[in-house]
This record gives sequence, structure tokens and C-alpha cells, in this order.
Amino acid sequence: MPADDKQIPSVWARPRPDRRQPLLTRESIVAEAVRLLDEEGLDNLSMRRLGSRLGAGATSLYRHVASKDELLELALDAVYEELPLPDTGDWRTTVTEVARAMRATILRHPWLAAKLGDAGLAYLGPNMLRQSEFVLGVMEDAGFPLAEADQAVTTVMAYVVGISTGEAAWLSTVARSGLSEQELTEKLWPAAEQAVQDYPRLRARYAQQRDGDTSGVNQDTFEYGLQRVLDGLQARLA
Amino acid sequence: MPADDKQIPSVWARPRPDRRQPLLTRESIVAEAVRLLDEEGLDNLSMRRLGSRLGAGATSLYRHVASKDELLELALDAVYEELPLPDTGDWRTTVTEVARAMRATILRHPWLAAKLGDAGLAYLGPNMLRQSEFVLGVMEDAGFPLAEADQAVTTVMAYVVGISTGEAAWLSTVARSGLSEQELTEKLWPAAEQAVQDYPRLRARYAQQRDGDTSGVNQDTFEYGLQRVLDGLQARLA
DNA sequence: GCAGGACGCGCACGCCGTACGCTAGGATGA
DNA sequence: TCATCCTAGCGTACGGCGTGCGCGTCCTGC
Repeated sequence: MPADDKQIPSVWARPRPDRRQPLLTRESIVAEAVRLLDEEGLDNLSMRRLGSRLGAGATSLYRHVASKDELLELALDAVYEELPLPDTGDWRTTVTEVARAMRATILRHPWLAAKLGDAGLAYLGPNMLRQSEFVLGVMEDAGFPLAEADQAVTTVMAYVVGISTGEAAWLSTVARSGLSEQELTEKLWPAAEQAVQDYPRLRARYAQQRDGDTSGVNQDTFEYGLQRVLDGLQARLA
Repeated sequence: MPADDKQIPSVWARPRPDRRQPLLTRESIVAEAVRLLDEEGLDNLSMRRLGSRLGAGATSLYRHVASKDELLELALDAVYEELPLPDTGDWRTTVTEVARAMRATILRHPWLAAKLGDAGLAYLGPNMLRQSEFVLGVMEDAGFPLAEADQAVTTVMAYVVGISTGEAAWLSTVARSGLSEQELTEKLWPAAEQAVQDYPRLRARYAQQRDGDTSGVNQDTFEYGLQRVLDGLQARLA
């Protein structure tokens, strides 16, 4: 028994931890995990750090979650809950909005991209299922037979995830560097210019984009590709 | 001096390590890393394990490589070297072949998908640059202005990476489980069917695919989406 | 008043990436 | 020939990781 205890005048005065409702719940753990991931990224999430943010020890988390991997799957699905299911009446408008929302979500939680990279697009979280069912329905109503609707949805989602992954990786790099996007761009520019020197088209592209607004360019490219994908699908309905 | 030395009759008989050419080179390290990654996946690559496969200690690797992260970037680019640059004369045929080769490469090295998830599509490895320049040239020759050619290439690549990511994640899961694809599918089927019960369209899709040939289905979906993307781009040339 | 279960904690194990300083041997120049 | 320096690889160590296990402590239902 350490002498420190003497600093508390009496044991009885020490506030007992209130165990009326439990300190940890699966929900609170997942929510805090998402917050930590957003702030610090995928490789800065450790069970110890997460536990201490919740005022608990690392191993206490295992009462509510089977493993770190399972926790990440729960976090993934928790984020999917943010996605709206906007039925606009027109399949193309609806799919466009879903795609934009998906991209926005990935950019808001850049670790999503890395996690999707090894979890795949098709695991069985309820929110993910809900979203798939919804979009599948929209495509079927638009006139695609179910099997093709499935392929169409997969195509759009693959595009969105693929392109957002690239952007998210860049955002993560920016966050890790501690610099602003502008500053990091300027810092890396010489190396990039050097690297593309032997490639005339890449060099020209870089020159065009110099001092450009990165996020605006990304947004434009996203919209461009999305509309091309939807054009390709729409042609099948004719 | 431990007694074990006595087991060797004479110090002089012990073969001296031949230091004419060094045991480790950056190339040999990267090549072995790719092999290890292919066999055991991203989270089973550790510097210690890699070192011991090369007959060296973990820390020796750091003479040739600044960090594990850098090593992974080098491995990424090494794999990109496999990609062919097939000029067929027709942009659509060429892009189709590049896309197929890209998918095949990702499926051959499933860890690529996870790595791309946090490295992004656009870092500066020479082989990656070479490939970008090539495809950019093909699109420009097809009639796209340079800026749009860039967007078009990004669109196709995003699609390919996105869809291959999903497949690669599945392959990784299969590999980790130690079961065959067939066996794992059968084992997971009940849970999947259960999860999908409340969603009529998903349920119908699952029922249709029961006992289907997974890799054939994936291949078909890939081709379907790829042709839709290319349709959408082709329409811009008219 | 008591049994049983739920919850959180502390400890320990075997991994990890990697910083640092050492040594043995080859290359170099006097 | 010998002193010197450089290079590649090694051993040790540090701090951190995921997580299995057994302990106390409180809440609940009888």
C-alpha cells in the first residue's frame, strides 16, 4: 500500500466509481474509435490509446469487442450509417447523389480507403447492406434486370471507391506531415517535377496544374469520370 | 567464448563468409519482399522475417532501405514493372488490355490493393510514371485533349483499382483462412444468407449466385463495368 | 442474505520497427 | 608493408503493440 493513499484524508471520502451504467459500451467504443481514426489515422489507433481516451484500460475493451479487427469492421459500418438514401425519382440523379455522398464520406474519414483496401467492398455490415439494397432497387426500377443492376452498381461503386482512395491517401499524407496542403505541395513540387522530366505529357500536365486548386481539380475529375460511367450505363437502357 | 566453437575442429576450417559481393542488395531485398508478400500477405511481412529469409538480421536491411515504408514503396513499383505497354493501334483495345493486365497484377499480388489504399494511385515510382505517360499518350492520340485525357485515364484506373480491390480482399481472406475458395464460401454462406434476409433484391442475387463460379462471375462483372466506362469515354469523342 | 454473472484491471507474453555502437574484412594510400 | 578508413552486417535494447488470463468488485435476481 503506497503512501500516496494518505493524501486522501479517508478512504470513505474517495468517490466510488458509479457503475450504475457501464463505463464502456460497444457503441461508445466504436464512436470513440471513429473519432480517434479521424483525428490520427489508421496506424495511430491502438487499443491502449483508445482505451485511455475512454478512461479505461486497453484490455477492458475486449469485453465488448472480440478483436481490433472486429472493432475496425464496426467502425466501418458506423461510418456507412452517415450515407443518405436519397430517392429523387430519377435513377441518374439518385446515383449521382449517392456517389457524391460516398466520396464525401471517404474524404471525411480518409482511413476508410485504407480499410476498404483490405476489407473489400462486400462484407456484411447492416448499413452497407441497406445501401446496396437501395441502389440496387433504384437501378432495377430504371430498367436494368436484376443481374445487370448488380453489375452496374458494382461498377459505379468501384469507380467511386477507386478515385476517392487516391484522394484520401493524399489527405492522409497531408495530415501526417503536419503541413498545410499548400505547403506540402510546394515542398514536394521539385521532386515531382524532377521525376516527370523525361515524360513530356506528364510534365505538361504538371505545368498546367502548377498553383492550381488541388481540391477543385479533384472534384472536377471526380465529376467527369462519374458522368462518363453513368453515360456508359445509360446507353444500355436505350 | 562458448563451448560450441569446439564442435568445429579448427577455426581455420570454418568457411569464411565471402564478402566479394555483398549478401544484401536493395534489389535482392525488394525481390524477396515481394515474394514474402505474395506468400503471406501484408501483415505477415516483418523486417525480422524478411531478414531471416535472406540469411541476415533484421537491422542489416536498414543499410539498403531507409524504412519499412520505403521498402513497401519499392515493392509496389517493382510489381508495376510487370505491366505491359501494349500498343495495338486502337485506343480502346489498348486501354482494355492495360486494364486487364492491371487487374491480373493486383489479383496476383493481393497486398497491392491494401497498399494502394494508403499510398494512393499517384506517387512517383518510375514504373508507374512510365505507365501513366504511355496511357496518356494513347488517349491523346485517340483525340482527347491532354487535360481530358488525364481525366479519362484517371477514371479508368480508378475503376480498375476499385473493383480489383474488392476481389483482392476476398482472395486475401481466402488465403488467411487456409481453406479453399469453395470451402470458405460454403462456410460463410449461412451467415450471408441470414444477413441478407431482410433485403429482397440482395437475397435474390445471392440465390442466383449460389453454387456459381465466383471467379467467373467476378471476371464478367469486371468486363461489364470496363466496357461501360469505355463506352462513356468513347461517346465524348463523337 | 447469497449465488452468480458482468465488468474493468493488471500482468505477462511474444511480437514489432528501428536507433545505436561494435567488429571484421576489403580498399586505399604512404 | 602497414596504417587508415569505409562498408556491411550483427547484437542489444527501447518503447510500443495485440491480446490471453486470472483477479477483485459491484449489480442483479432469488
